[in-house]
Amino acid sequence: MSIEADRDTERHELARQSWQALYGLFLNGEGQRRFMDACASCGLPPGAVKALMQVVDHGQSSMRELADSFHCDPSYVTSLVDALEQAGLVERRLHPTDRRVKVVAVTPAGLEMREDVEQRLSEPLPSMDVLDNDELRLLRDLLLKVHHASLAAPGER
Amino acid sequence: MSIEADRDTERHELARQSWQALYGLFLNGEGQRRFMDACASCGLPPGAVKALMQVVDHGQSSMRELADSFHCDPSYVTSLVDALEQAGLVERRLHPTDRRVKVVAVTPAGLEMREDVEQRLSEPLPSMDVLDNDELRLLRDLLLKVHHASLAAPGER
DNA sequence: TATTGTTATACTCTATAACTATA
DNA sequence: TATAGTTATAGAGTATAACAATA
Repeated sequence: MSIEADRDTERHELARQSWQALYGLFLNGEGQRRFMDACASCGLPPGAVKALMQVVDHGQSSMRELADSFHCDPSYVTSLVDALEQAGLVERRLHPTDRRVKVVAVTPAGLEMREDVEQRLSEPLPSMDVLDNDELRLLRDLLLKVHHASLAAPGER
Repeated sequence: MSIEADRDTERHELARQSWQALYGLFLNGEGQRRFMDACASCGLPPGAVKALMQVVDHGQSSMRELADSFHCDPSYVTSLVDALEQAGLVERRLHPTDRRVKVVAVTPAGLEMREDVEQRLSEPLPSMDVLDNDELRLLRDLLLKVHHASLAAPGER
């Protein structure tokens, strides 16, 4: 019983330290800056870029679905989609059965822009040079495993 | 020569995929939400919380040092430190030799608050349950290695 | 009556410009 | 003259409230 409790404590401590190292790389760090730079070079506000990524990666969505996914107010989604539509990156279409709903769909230009953002974001952090190829492979596989689990978990995104 | 180029390509691709999995967990994800929640429960704006963390973790700093570290305008630092000082979490002190400079030092209450934030932030992502203890240890060590390298690198923070 | 989306409005966060004090 | 910090102000980003259209 005590051994089991110790094992739980150790496990939790390991998970905590891992998570700590993970967000330490992002909070106030290169990740944020990278994302902001990508937005600036698109000429789009960060929210709009996230919305574009959402629409491309999860397929066309209604305004409400976007608001729910972002945990934000619908009126804010209006302004984001306005910006994207004005830039020709998405279109508002009619929902086939419910005429209250507007469906946000990506355009070819939007797809291209999303690719462009991905290119910028995925350029690796220079500090990753301290890892050799085997370590990188290991890190990638571990993170992907967590990432996939987090995509599957409801509410965690 | 071709083999070397291939190795470089592979390496870069690995680094890219790793970085991608890393920021995928943060961008628009649990990390952001977690941080915002922590700020809300402190009753402080996000910028102020980051400033508090900086002052605690890097020792007392001048206003200018904070502005440089955040890549932001000094006037914004004024408002952040105002908020922290009003909450009794930091103090503005006189610089011993240069009377233009104000040194921002954490108070006992500030130290406690920073601990509190750390507790909330470091609570692991539930999806990390998909990893066993050995995998967690591996992940932690790899991320810490990168993290330390990134702290040492100038300009990367 | 409840829900989707928009408009009008206000509040928070962050930057720019002008200023004071010190070096 | 140049630098540290503040104030006043303006601009993004985001939310709240009231509203129109559809279900």
